[in-house]
Amino acid sequence: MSSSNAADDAVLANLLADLNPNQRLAVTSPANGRLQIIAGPGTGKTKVLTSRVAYLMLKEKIPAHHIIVTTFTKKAANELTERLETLLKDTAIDVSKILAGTFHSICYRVLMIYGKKLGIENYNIADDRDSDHILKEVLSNLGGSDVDFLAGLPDEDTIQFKANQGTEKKYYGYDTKKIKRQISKLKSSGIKYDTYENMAIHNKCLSFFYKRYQTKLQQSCLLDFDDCLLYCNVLVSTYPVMNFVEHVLVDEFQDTNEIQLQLMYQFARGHPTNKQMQDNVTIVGDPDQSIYAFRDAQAINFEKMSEHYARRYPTPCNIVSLTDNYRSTTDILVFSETVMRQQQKRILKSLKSQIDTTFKPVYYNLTSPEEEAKWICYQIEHLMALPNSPFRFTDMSVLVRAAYQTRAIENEFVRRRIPYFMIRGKAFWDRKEVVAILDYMRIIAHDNDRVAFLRTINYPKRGLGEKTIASIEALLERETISGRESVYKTLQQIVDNEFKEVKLTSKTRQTLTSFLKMISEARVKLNELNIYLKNDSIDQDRKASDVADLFKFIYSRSGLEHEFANDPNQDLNVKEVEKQLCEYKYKEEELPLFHGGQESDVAEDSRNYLARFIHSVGFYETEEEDRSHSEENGNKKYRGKVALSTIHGSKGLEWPVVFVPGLSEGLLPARFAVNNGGPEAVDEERRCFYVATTRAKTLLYMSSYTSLGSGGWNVIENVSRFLERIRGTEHITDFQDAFKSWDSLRKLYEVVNKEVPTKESFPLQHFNKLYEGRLTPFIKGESFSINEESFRKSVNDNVMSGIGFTSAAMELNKKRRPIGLGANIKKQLKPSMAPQMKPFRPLITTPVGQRAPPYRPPSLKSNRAPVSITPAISSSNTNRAPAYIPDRKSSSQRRPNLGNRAPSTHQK
DNA sequence: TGGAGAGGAAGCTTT
DNA sequence: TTCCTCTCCA
Repeated sequence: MSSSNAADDAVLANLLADLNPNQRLAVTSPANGRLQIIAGPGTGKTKVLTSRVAYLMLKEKIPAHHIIVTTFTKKAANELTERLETLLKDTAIDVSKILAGTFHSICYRVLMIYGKKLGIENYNIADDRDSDHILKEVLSNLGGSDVDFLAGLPDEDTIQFKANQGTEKKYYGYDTKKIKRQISKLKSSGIKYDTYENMAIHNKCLSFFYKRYQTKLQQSCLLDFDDCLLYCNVLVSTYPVMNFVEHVLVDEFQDTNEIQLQLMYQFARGHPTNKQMQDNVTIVGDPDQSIYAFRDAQAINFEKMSEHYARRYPTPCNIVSLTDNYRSTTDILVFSETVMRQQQKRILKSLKSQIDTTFKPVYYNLTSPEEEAKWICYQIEHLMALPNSPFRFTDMSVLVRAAYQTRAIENEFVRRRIPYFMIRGKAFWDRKEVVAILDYMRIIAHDNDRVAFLRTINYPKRGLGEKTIASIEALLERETISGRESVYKTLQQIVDNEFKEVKLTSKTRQTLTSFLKMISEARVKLNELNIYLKNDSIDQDRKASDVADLFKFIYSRSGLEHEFANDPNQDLNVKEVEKQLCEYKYKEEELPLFHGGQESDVAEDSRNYLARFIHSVGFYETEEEDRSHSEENGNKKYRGKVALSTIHGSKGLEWPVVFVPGLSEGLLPARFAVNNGGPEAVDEERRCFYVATTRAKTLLYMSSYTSLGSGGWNVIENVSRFLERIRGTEHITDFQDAFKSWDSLRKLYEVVNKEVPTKESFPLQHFNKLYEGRLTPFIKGESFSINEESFRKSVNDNVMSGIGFTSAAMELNKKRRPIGLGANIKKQLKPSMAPQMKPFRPLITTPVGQRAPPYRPPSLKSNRAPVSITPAISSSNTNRAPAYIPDRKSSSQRRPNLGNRAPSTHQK
């Protein structure tokens, strides 16, 4: 046996020893076969998946580059490879060769290399804004006969695509979102427009728009997100370009849609002759956590997969269920399962908690989102007030159904200075300033990015009028169809007066000339960067400086620097893009040559530095603030931040303490699901709830509110149906049981591995009395404080002396600035708020008899919601962490105000 | 061309 | 309530 084999065996043995019997069964299932791993929450899914991949390489000797692993997000793919790298560091396996990524990124890679077989060459990705733009163009440019055609269609064909009201004038009353949704649905089912057109039953209106939209995308050399999957599927089912693949693993299988299922089959088809290397698939998922039906995910794929392979093989899919839960306590699991059992037609699950101690979930009903937010703060502050800090802020999260629900909570967190951050990585790449600089990078990287050209041509404002822009737009569309002429060149011709349709004033001509000059000069710089794509040995510092030079040129000459100069946050965010660009390392995105393939089949990657960078962020490489290291850096004072997230965003994560507010009819289940969705939509809402509650490890807090809303708005009448049969049962409690006795408190400390305080040092009974007694007055607006000082007032001084009493307030006061409120929080607050915020007082309470300082939710231009997503946490104390402050648009889209009003600024 | 003001709609999850 | 869109006017 060679030494490398011995090392492999040792690694494998270690790895298997670390698994429970069911996990081991799954991991060691034969490579040649079909395996479904049903992994409930907290059952070690990621561990099993990584171990499985390692097993396939170590034991079954499948080369890394013959394995595909699809994950739900890019982040998950990165985590997987990182874990594997650690796991396999002592072996000769090159983990980076594994084809790991989202379906979208893998498909785009395949199309880039083999797309020319379908005539797809040098295509770019159309992000949502691009595809919106294209569809709007389609609707704006309808000819007379088109309008007549549409007008002649029966109502039943058009009604579902019409805007509700009001927008009659625009787009002939059509709602582009509704059209896009349905087109996306067709694409997700693998239906191309020409197929749809010829289907016996089809909607003529949809068919019309689908064809127009697709034609336009093609003419613009663009693929939307769905196209990446759709055309890749066409490609791989027509040409055997992926026949080198020996095993396909799919994570989060419950969230795959039809086209992804088809892609899985195609990828797994495998070797042309060797049967051992065909149809080898491992999927991991949990039907109970399927919460992406709106993206056409279908949990039925589990059954479809079984049936598909049953037709081809005598032996059925091997199914292994993981039932040992290492995350949550029994009460949390029992509660979650009880909720899920309300769903008809579901395979019962019995997860077994591996944790001995358990505390009942806490539930409370309130009368407004603001009260609910206060209730959450109240609970957090009591947890933080326990001696010896069993919990840190970073151990807690608040999970909401809809992003806008975070508003009331954020407001209260700001007021009570509870540090928090939002989990929503995508937001950064959505910010106005980030999008703007990326658009400039796009027009420099590509000659032909019409949509980006149109967005940059008058942003920042250069004094071009609406009519001028419209005439340029029309001309560009005509001249650049199917890449006949480049956008850049056409613009040049417009400036040179070669088209009668566009008349420019001398001032406009001058403006456009310098716009084009900026592009051509930037391109000269860009070309010089291309040497850095191939040659690794080049001086990294020089590379960074050259890249930064190009970036600065673009930022300054585009006028964006001037545009964002007044807002330090915007400027900081742009600088973050610069940092990312400078640090960007090009990773070869090659695929192994397929059996029977020639080198000439493979397209060479001719993209320039900027283009590659832009594609790398195209599928949203999300950088999320790292919560795990908050106690490191030798600084125990910093206790991180409470995580605020949508339930969807929390998937795969866990916290010792989880809050799930908004358990009301209309919120969870969401109103749209109840009104238009039918029982299946409600089931999906219930699964959302399930995902949320099963994020909790030790303590679970849930709340609801019923409220008459304001002005008839957003009336919430009832507590969520999901709680109907659970309220008032022994499954839940209204106050935290862990505080009730010394015995339970001791268990709480033990479960989080902290030293139990002595009875003498902590007046538990008193604490408990205050905890129960002060809640109502606090929620109704009375002052409240929980700290050493207030305790002293009410109990014997001796008791309190010398103990490690802590509190949220004290914790915060150790730092002289608000943590996590966004670096520029003070700027965001109205002037009237500033004096309240500046001096850090020992109490995080409002003075008795006075209402909390008026915090008005930010309305952008000047003020922002303190969403702090800070990838660059300041490690030095000299600089503030650059805060990504989202722009108005993304924030407002995500957080419309629906009854979650800011606390009133007026006294009643 | 672009800012101010009026009027009306509104809600969700994301590659 | 908030925000977007449209219209009007400087």
